[in-house]
Amino acid sequence: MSNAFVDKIRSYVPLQADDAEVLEAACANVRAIPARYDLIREGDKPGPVFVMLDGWACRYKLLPEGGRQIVAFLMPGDFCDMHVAVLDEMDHSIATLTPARVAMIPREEMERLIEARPKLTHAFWRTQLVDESVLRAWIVSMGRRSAIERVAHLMCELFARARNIGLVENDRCDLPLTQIVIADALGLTPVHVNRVLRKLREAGAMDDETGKLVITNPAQLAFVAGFDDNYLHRRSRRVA
Amino acid sequence: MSNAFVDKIRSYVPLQADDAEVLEAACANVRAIPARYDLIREGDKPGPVFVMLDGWACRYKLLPEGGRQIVAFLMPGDFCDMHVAVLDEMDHSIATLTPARVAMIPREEMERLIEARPKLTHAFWRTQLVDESVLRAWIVSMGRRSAIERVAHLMCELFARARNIGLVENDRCDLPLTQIVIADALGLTPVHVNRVLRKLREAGAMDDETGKLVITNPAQLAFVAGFDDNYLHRRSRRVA
DNA sequence: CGGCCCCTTGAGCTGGTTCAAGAGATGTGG
DNA sequence: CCACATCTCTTGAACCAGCTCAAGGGGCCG
Repeated sequence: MSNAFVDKIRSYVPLQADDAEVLEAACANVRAIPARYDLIREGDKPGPVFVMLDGWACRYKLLPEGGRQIVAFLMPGDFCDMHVAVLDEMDHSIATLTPARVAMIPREEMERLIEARPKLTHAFWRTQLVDESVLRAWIVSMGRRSAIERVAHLMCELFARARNIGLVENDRCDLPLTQIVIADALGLTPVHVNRVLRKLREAGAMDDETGKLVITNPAQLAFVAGFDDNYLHRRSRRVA
Repeated sequence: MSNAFVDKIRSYVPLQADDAEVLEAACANVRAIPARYDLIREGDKPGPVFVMLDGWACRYKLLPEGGRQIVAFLMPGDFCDMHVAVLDEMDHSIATLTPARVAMIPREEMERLIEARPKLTHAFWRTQLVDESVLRAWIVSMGRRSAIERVAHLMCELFARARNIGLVENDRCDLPLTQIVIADALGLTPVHVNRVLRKLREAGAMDDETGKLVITNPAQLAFVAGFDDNYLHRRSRRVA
């Protein structure tokens, strides 16, 4: 069975066989996690590093008044928390959105990898920088785009990322997101997300089966969103 | 003369004398830059790495329709663009807000540092992670906070960061920001920023001399914003 | 001195929110 | 296997935070 994490790292930096093996070995300890389960909570101290192997999750912060702001979506291959390995404590929480398989890499092993494998370290750093780039793009969306543009832009981002990891077939992509989750990610109300999605559905860009969203026309979404994928930094992607 | 960058790195990781010297030496090439000058533009290919030694700058992105979204403020000690050293091209631009002194570290020298000085690399990585943390906090602001809370929260962040680098005296802090810059950072209009600042002024939290903003009551700002500084990760800060 | 920013304030408008209510789904326990 | 609770989706109607448009004033620089 292929390892989404190893595949992702490999797409960032060409790996020698032994690097790949070491990385694979580090992912030996896999846990199955149910949906809507907190992997880490804000304030937690360093523990093992988590890596998504399967399923979706999100980073989020809770506000004192009870609101939730999602600040990132995690897909197979994504790191959960280099942060906590390097910083003092988590400044946000991470929860699964779907049932998930998560590799738990002991902190010491991660440190050993970083110490001994400069190629890997470099790749980790790059993933970090790309994550940061995505955060900047979110800020642009929230600051300067209308609700429909924001939704469309998020869909474009998720579509592009899903495609990179082989989750797109025939230009169609299923997203395991509720309207509430989208609202929490974009700073909108669920009610308004509902109205916006209706528009996108009427425009033929998306479809909507129970429990999941389906992107049916990514080109049109990109048009609505004014989407430019340069920030995902996939141009120099290794081709197999 | 002290070097803001070395001081910052030192506050993240205790440096041996030789690490500090090497870092200092890397900053030998300093350029004076006028205000409102683009240090790097979106799409630029890797060049030297810039470090702010003095003055303020901001990262920003332009939208097709002409709008601008500022996605970060840079103060003395901050890296400008590890990004471009590690990724393929810049996904945003950086411009000075004030006249600035900027150290230009040749890319090869930076790579040598990273190669040869694990302590420094670790510190660089940490600064990266803190930057990311700040981006997440911005997303929370833009998604879930009212205009006045957003302004107050930004002021709190800048105040805390300014204090960390010794720019605060008597609980007062000058910020070289126009209302237009604040609007571009928070996704508001300049008109509305003006009204919000009036409120904060009337509440005694800020003052407002021509050409600069002055924070006069950080505690009250923190109260308005619901500010919690944990995301700046300064708890474990080295003392002296 | 003239031009260009930036700041300020007013008045009306609107995109998105809030509140409310109902209809499917899904899950759960008896 | 049904009854009930819970959650998400949907739609309508009223409201409001922040926007747009407009106009005037002050400081700085060439």
